[in-house]
Amino acid sequence: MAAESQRKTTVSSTVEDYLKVVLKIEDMKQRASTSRVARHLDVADATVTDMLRKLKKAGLLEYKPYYGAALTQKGRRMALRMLRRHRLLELFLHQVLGYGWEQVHQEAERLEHAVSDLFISRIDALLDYPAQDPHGETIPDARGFRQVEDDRCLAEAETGSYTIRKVTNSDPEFLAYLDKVGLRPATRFSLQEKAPFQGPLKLLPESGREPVYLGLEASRSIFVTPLKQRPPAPAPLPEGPASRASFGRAGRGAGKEEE
Amino acid sequence: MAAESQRKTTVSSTVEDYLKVVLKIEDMKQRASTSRVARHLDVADATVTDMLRKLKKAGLLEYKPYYGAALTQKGRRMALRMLRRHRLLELFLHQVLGYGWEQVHQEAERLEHAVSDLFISRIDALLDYPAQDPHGETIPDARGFRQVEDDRCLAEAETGSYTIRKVTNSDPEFLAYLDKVGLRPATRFSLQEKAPFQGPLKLLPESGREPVYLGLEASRSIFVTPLKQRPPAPAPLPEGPASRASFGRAGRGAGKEEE
DNA sequence: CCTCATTTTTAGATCAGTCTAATAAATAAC
DNA sequence: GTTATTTATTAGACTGATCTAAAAATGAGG
Repeated sequence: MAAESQRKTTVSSTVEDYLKVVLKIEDMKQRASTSRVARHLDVADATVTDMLRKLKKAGLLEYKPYYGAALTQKGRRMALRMLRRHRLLELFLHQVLGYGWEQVHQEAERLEHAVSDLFISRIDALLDYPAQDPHGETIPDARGFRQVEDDRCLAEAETGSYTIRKVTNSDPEFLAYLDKVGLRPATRFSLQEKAPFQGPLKLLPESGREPVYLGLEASRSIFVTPLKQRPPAPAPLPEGPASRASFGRAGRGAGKEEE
Repeated sequence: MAAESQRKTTVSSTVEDYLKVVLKIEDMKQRASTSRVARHLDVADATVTDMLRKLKKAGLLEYKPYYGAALTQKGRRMALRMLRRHRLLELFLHQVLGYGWEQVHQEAERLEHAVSDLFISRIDALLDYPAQDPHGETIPDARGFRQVEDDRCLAEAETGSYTIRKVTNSDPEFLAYLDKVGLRPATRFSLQEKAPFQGPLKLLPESGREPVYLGLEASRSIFVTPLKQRPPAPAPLPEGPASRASFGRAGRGAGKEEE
């Protein structure tokens, strides 16, 4: 009876936020240095130093002074749990309460610390065990597993046809803008030009309207999948950015899993 | 332009809890003494003394040392806002997420501090502007008004026929028991006997089953409306304790309002 | 391998909310 | 109307999360 492996440590919502940030930084293949964590959380470096030592003592991460932190299994499990909660809540707010995709992040940020596991499992069922949140981000499953994606960010893509897979930017202004010009997860578009020297990208959303010009920096938060040939127009989603479906939890096919 | 009257002070969730408790005590026509507040919040008396002085300074309540506290207009407004949030959330959890009525209180207790006004207004609309929560308690409207009820608690009722209006007890065990024996808001029953000397009450729920014996203490948290004559059996609610309906927000008839 | 800029840590303080123990006020008992 | 009991308040301390300013380690350039 592997009892020790799952002692349910309860942590403050502050700690939950630190863990989330370290996970996020690790996901970006960066070193979770004191200052980087501090920037993400908008606190002073000294505060982070203290906290990292505390989290190390709690066995949630490894911490080497003057170097940085890395999640332990236990810390990673907790961070993924928060990620799951956050994303399920975002989708719930969007689908059930009609929030715009630019509104969901802020609310989920508070709710993720407050709701019970029961709440989470109820909305999971209500949403029919969804795999993506309104930004196209993968929702880790209840065990903390998640699909590993090999998406390319728009900044590094060649001209051609793509589908938007996810948008990793929670700035409401930016998201509202994308929404307005018709760029959301599952939208198809063609990348027509990339101006040199950090110049803007020229995109044409499939919905045929005006071309959209996007700064290079902005294009780093948009992840795309190349369209193989001309796809046989598979019924453009009726409405709403959420893009449910594609595959349910059970019986998914390919794709590696992590954690 | 009455600008000053609605400066939006933001308070901690701790302060919100203190205000709620003072309102609750005042609603029970009791004096909000230091120790009474402390008991409700399960903190030390000294803690309450400090906090009451602080809340007085913030203009949220009046406080007379060695006597107690009383909400100001501003404090009352905030307390009623929390009451509304709490009760709307309870109903939402029950109706939308399928929580049992004994489960809703605890979750709402956390959520009420975390959700935004947008969230509240969305669930209000989703639930079609309900007037009662799953325990039969009145939900204050968005302006902080609430119906004043003249209900009688079962402990003080004579034998006869009644409808349960509300149950003012959040102990999950107790609520689960009531549910099991078929006693919920809108249930009709007859009070058959009251044993003397603090003895139990004998009730017969309309659903015809076994008689239920209830301690005097328990009967203090059940509020009832006497049935006038034999009502023409108005279709016993299909299921669920929530008892929506009866009247919507608009076009209600009698009933005094408060605050 | 020394020096300087950058990053990180240490030291010391603050704030909100809480506690316990000791004192003081109010109230009830005689 | 004293005294005893109950109820409140003051005093002093702690915890978690944060800050600023000063000191120390790291690493890049010469």
